[in-house]
Amino acid sequence: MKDYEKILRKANVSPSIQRLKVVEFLDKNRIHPTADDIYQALAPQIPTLSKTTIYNTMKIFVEKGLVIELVVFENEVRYEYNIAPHAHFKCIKCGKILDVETSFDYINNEMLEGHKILQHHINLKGVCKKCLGEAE
Amino acid sequence: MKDYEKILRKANVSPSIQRLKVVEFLDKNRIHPTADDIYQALAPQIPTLSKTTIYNTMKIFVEKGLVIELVVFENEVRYEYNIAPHAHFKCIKCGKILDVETSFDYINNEMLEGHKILQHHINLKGVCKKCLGEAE
DNA sequence: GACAAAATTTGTAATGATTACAAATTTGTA
DNA sequence: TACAAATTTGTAATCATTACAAATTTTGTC
Repeated sequence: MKDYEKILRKANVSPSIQRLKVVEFLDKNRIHPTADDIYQALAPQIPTLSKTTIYNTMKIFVEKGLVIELVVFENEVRYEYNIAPHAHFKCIKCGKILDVETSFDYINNEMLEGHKILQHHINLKGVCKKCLGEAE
Repeated sequence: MKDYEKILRKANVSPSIQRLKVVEFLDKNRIHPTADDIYQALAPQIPTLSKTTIYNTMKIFVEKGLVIELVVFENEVRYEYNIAPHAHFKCIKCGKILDVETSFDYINNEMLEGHKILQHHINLKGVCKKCLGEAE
């Protein structure tokens, strides 16, 4: 059995009961859960559990690099007129989203065999040329 | 000057004043706007404009293929324990998200030169093998 | 051009994820 | 044990989006 306390301590996260249960759940259930999924799963084990605790915990886990946030498709929708396939680069400084041409070679992947791909999105995040220049 | 009415009719969208203004705005302002951005931009020109109309309009535009929805990063957050870089495939039937190995060759792109990439996300959307089988 | 039916727009209220915040509890340590 | 700091909890607030019914506009027909 894994020592989740050691894992948390190594990541510089104090191991509360709630946090231990969350990291154990994440490790044993690779289901890309939402915060609510985690809450629903753990509430029976921790009767006093608050959903805010899940949000707090996940925020810390992300900060400490224990988990990464997944991008999903249905939210904070933006629109664009450009129909041609391309990737998007979002600058975390100025917030601008730049269009980027891409090759889509990655699609030839044996893990995708049998699945029917209707859409693909490539999202890059970082600091754009302009903001890098201004930061100096 | 472009004939936006013709563009809408060709897409099988009745050209109301609001829809004409929206498509013109999208064509002339390639800024990846949110619904609210569009609303804020057009409200001065159309004093009675309602935000619901923007949402209605964008829904139709997406359905008719005039625009595509952009994926952005900060919403409907999900978490996963797997830190290794990989793509995600979401099945629109069963809702499951599958991890997919990818090559990241697309990153070698001259348009990205000078930008600092901190994160990248690849999202595929479609129908998974299992759901394809059950649909038969 | 007038008119009725159909489509569209509007405004308000509801929903659902997430965050803010202050009070209560727990933990770490002297 | 005792106290300060960290964590958890619960409630209220926020924000994007949707639901829905009433008002308005558009369309097709005469």
